[in-house]
Amino acid sequence: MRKDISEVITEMLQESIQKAACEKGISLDGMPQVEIERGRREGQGDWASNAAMQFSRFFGEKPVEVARRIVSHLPEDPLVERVEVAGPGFINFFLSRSWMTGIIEHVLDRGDDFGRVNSGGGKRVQVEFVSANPTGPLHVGHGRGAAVGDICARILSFAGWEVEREYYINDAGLQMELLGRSTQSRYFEICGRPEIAPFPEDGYKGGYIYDLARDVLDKEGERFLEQPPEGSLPFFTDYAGRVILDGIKKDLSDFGVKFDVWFSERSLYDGVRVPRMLETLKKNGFAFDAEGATWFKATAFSDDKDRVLIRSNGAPTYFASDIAYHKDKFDRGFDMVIDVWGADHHGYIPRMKAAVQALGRKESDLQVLLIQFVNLLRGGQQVSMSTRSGEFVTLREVIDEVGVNATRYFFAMRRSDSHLDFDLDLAKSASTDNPVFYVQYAHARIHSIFREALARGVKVPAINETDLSVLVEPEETALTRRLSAFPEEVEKAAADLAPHRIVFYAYDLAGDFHSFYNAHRVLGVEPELESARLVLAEASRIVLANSLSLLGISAPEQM
RNA sequence: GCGCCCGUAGCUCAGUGGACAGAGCGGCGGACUUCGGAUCCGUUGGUCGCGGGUUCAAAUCCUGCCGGGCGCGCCA
Repeated sequence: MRKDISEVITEMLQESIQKAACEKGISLDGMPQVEIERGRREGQGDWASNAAMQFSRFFGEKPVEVARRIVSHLPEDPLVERVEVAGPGFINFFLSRSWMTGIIEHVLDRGDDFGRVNSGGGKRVQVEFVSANPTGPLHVGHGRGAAVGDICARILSFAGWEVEREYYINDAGLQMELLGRSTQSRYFEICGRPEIAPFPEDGYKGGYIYDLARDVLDKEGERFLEQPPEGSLPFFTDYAGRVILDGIKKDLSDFGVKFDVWFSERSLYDGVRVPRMLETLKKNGFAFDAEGATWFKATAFSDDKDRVLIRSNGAPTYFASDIAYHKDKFDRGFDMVIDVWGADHHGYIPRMKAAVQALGRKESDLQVLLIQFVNLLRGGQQVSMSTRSGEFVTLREVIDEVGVNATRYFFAMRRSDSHLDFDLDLAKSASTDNPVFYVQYAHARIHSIFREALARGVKVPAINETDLSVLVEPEETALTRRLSAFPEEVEKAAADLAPHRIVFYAYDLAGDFHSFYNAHRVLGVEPELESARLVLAEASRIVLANSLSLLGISAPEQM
């Protein structure tokens, strides 16, 4: 493949800066890296560099003068039409038409793979997300984590990482016992003997607990009435956990989210993993005994206090099992591990990062992505939710109401660390305001053009039979530029773990296409132009489809 | 009390070192009787919470306030 245009320009700049420095007898030691960015608006070129401003200090000249000096040393290049110095000293590069048309050829050539980059370099990354306790159905907050985690995984994969998705099942501990007791209590209640097992304080009050209890009664009859409740508790806990987890798996699968590994917390308490983890920490000098407990020396890193690993009663803390879990992740050979957490867990980050370092890994080998709360709106009013009372809107309800595509889009449309207003009415409306339809419509519209073309006996021509240089209108140029930016967007979205970037990109691309479509006709113009526009439409279709695919949203041929 | 996040147009939000701060919605005014008007075009609208500092350049970095959210357990 030919060299990327941004590299070409960067190298041109580096060389001419060197020559300019040489001319003035200046050493380039300690000078900043040359960087370029896209021109932000009309008249600022396709690419722009701020090098002259950065180097002005070293040259002892005003930025504008340095810019002129650098430009005077720039070599000619067929891809660059002209270079301008503008504003406070920007060097703006205007690319030639041959580059613009080259991009369209490139898109058609790579098809489904256009936008695929290799910033991951084949390294292995694990994305662990959702990981909700199997004590109740997934609610909308989990849904946002599911969408963001899944889309991140898709983006990373497209960016050259080898990705594995994992769900950590918190199936040990008090919460599960509470689930069992709640179900058991409802069972006895239905049997008319509530006094045998009173409903636990802080038990799970949702209606689904009654459903579980009724299922048990249907399948097992009243046989549990004859034994002490402590004896049947494991059955209830096990049964409820299993059924709920199956429901969670079904919800996620229907939401388009597939996991490679379902990792059970219980498997960590095999009598080996936690002690081994402690050994490692002690060997590295980060675990010590005090006050009858075993502690982790978190303050050796950036945490503000040391943390208990083994309580004075001998039981490991949740944190201890979590360290063992992360050790296990790294032992499995991942180069990077991403945890997707609810934003209310942010206080947990310093100790987990500390633990990762104590295990001998770099702090950056663990990335934590925080997901802020979702605020559901219906009729402009906030839908009130409370987990305690069991009144919460489930992911299933939202999917059923607004559909998978709109749900995914809305969950991913904001930075994940900012609060999200999810307008249910807007999400399901087939209206002009709904951004999901806006993007999908652009894709369907292109297919519609192709259908009409076929009816007229016209086909999308082969790229090598098409002269793309007839595409000179501003809307055509803007659209082509947008297409060319897709690989960079993928790279940035992967680097920042920022799905919303792809959402914005897809929306902007759809907008560029709609503008083009309204300003110019594709069919029925002179044959040469018609061919070129059909090719441009096909390139747009490909990139829209690739963007939507990263979001896990369908790209319909008609709506 | 300490720590983290947030504060950008009437509303919902992009933009985290660059050129006159952007988009959608809302408001106002328009669009080819041929490819899908679920579209497009124009216009309205901002002391980027406030004050200091660093820089050639600050919404962006540092610092002090103000306002909102969250977290500070031998819970999970």
